[in-house]
Amino acid sequence: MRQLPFKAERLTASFYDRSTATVAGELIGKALLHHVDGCWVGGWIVETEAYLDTRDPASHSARGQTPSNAAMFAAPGTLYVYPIHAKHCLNAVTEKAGRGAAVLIRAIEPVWGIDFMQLERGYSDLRRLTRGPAMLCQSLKIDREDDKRCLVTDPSLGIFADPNSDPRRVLSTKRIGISKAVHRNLRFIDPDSTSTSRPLGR
DNA sequence: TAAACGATCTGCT
DNA sequence: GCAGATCGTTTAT
Repeated sequence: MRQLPFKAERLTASFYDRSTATVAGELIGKALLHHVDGCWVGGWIVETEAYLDTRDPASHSARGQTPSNAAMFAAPGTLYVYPIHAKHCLNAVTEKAGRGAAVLIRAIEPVWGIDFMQLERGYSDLRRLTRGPAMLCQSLKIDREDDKRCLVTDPSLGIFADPNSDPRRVLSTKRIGISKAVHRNLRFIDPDSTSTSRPLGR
């Protein structure tokens, strides 16, 4: 384990092995960190979405396991990175292996390695770094090569809790950008953050 | 092998 | 705020 930028406790497999909506809500305020090119890059998670098992029509697992979504069916705490619209989005697998459930991380507040993110993204404006799932992936330099990495044991990648940080408010809204099962409130945001992709959804 | 479809982003207005 | 770009994956011929 590399030296972290602050005193932190890594989330363990038992954190991810719970109801996906619960995990999605509790990920708000946790730190997503990736060690690249000799430094930690990441920030506080402020927006997530729950994608449930194969019965959730909006989930990539809805049509069963395929070569490209296999990571979704792996152990809880596995990283699932999928390509979309010529970009990438990242998820943390939840529940028991084989369920096909995961939490999409949609936005973080950029905190560590901001200059690295600015280089990767080609923008200096903090608001254009991590305010959306594909932007966030590019800032953290995570792509399809990182699919199936383990957030629980990988020394260079993980999600961490800061025991000294103040708890955040969490609001749930409808999920964004999907056409099926749109009515369900499975998107979770920190309403006090300015780094969410769309403050109140829609 | 062709065609359609996204859990999106950017640039321009 | 909106139209257009973009490309891997899936589904249909």
